[in-house]
Amino acid sequence: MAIKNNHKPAVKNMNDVARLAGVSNATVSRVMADKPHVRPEVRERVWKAVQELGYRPNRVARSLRAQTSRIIGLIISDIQNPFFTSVVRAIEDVAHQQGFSIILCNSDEDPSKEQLYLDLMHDENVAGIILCPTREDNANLQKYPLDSIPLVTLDRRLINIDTDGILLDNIESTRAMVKHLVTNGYQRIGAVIGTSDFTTGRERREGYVMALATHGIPFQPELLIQVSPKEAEGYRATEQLLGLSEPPTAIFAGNNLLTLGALKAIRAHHLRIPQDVALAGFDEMPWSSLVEPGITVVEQPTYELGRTAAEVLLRRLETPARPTREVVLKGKLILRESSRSIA
Amino acid sequence: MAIKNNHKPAVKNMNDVARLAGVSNATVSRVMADKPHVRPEVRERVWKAVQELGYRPNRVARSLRAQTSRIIGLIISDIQNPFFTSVVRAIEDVAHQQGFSIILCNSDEDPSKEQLYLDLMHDENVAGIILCPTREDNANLQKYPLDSIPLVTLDRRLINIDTDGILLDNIESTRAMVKHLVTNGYQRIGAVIGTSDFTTGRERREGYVMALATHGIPFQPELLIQVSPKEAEGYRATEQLLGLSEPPTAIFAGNNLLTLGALKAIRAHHLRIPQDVALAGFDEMPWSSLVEPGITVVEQPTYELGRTAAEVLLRRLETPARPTREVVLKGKLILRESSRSIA
DNA sequence: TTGAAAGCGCTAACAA
DNA sequence: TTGTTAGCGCTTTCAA
Repeated sequence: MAIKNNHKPAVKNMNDVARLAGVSNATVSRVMADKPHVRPEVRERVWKAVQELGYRPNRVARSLRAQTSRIIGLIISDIQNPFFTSVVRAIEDVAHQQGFSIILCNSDEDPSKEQLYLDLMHDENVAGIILCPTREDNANLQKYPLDSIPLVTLDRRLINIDTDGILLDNIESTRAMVKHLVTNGYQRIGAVIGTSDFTTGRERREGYVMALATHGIPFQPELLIQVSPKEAEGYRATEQLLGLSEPPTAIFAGNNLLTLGALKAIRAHHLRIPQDVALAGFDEMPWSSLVEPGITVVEQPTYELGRTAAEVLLRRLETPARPTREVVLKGKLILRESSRSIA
Repeated sequence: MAIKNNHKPAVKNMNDVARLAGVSNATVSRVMADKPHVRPEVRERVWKAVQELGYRPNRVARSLRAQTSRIIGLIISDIQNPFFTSVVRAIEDVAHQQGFSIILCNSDEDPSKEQLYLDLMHDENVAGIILCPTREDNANLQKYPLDSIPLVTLDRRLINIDTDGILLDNIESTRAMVKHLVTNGYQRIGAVIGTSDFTTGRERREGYVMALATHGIPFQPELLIQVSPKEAEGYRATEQLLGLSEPPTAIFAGNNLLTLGALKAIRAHHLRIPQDVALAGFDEMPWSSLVEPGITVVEQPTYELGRTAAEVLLRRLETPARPTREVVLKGKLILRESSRSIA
């Protein structure tokens, strides 16, 4: 059953409130913004009028006048990647708590799409931006003076620009994971990692290389494959490793999609984990513990990453002049059957 | 190395363009909006000025003046639920293509949060709203005349309000799944389904009951448990089913989280799937095919659902008067080992 | 303590 | 075909 209402919706504005309260709109504005210099009794009269009319300030008008909104722009690679899912959730939670909303954009790792979205953020007058950059060296960003729109980077670093950033301790996490594999008796360790275009890929590579060095294992170039962080690429790269004349006895996969691809490739080759080849991945996923055997992973504190990004951004909005800072969060090893010792 | 820029950012406005092109701002507006009544040569002059200054229209001013924006409000239960993840992605894709952006909100199934977000949408002057309602009978929505903000519901229906809606064919999908179980020799079929407060729960219940009737299997109240659609509840309900003096030989779980809970509960009881108890779930998940045995599920066309919702909304924005309509998409059975015949 | 009025950047009605 | 101008609803300066 339809409810139709063809009257113009009686949305009230500040003048309506002013009229009802018998004051000027300036006074209403002062009251709503909780500014001083209003007699308590007038203040009360205004609030009563607000209640009575069900007045809600128009955020668009406010934004036009104030040259800033209560909207945070969020540009990530892809909301379908579970890594971002809880990052986004965290950001929305924190933002909402402070009266901010988020505009969500998927860049798909495409710099031109990122560019478009950055322009959009500018056009929409957002209060700030949380960005997972497609490139470290981002010319797009030079266009906008940072003083006009605060920016916080997430997961990846940006060079040549001084911004707040939230990162995972990729080097240390990867080192710890590789060390774990070595400790469990694996010496010939393959790695499928994202390309070095990104902070994450480069750092995880670095962690891998450092760990080998620490344990006196010579670095073998054919055991390290860097690809675009997608499932299909992880699959392909793993096949390549398994096809080596002397294949690795363990494989480290550098993100959730790569881990999934690696798992599928190993299964397709009917190899047993960890007897034929051990597997260690990045990112805890719902399925990490469900598959047989359970997969050992570096768990990223995804919710924390998002929460921190939002908090840092909001703090900057309060205090624009504070020094920028980089927050580095620690990953956590979750050890499961896929990497157990078979000695 | 920091780049500092303390000059006021030289953001250009329409007057700057007008001045440079030697016309009035009205003409600039006409050109930008691609309106008629501008001499081609003037049009070109204006575009050149726009290019030269790098002018970008201010969306906030436009929104204030036009009383509508290019923003779509999206209110879902929780972006962390994989069901919504691809729904949201689809909506953003379609919206972006048409020059719209999305504001993302998580209601957490909480009507008061939903209410807050609806108010926000109103305050932000959104062009339209895509909503997965927390309640069928939604008093919140009566507040806003639908003529002012077009609304499209997703996944769940809204009663007493005549809106566009995108739904899955829950009854038919569930019927087909239960029929499949019966065909494979299962007679004592338990069901863990969402509560009947939601369209989805009620319809899936209905499909379950109808399927039993069709096959002449008497309905046993103790075999049907309706709970809040969360993993923990799915776990609990499954335990309850398994603890019956005469437990079911197959279990149907009515959404992705319930399926996950059911799987974990069955495993915790060290029962074999499908020999001890078969399992059929709802929603295709990354892990459905990875676990052993693979889980039979009803796959929802989640991306399609989102895409359709966005398309229907955008079409309504173009043609506000068009009759409302309900689009019902079909689910698809994906048959795996978890429900194979053990006869 | 309060109000009048300017103006954020844009669109559109009306005038020329 | 083009320009002038009045707002959209709000904040804020300045004056009273």
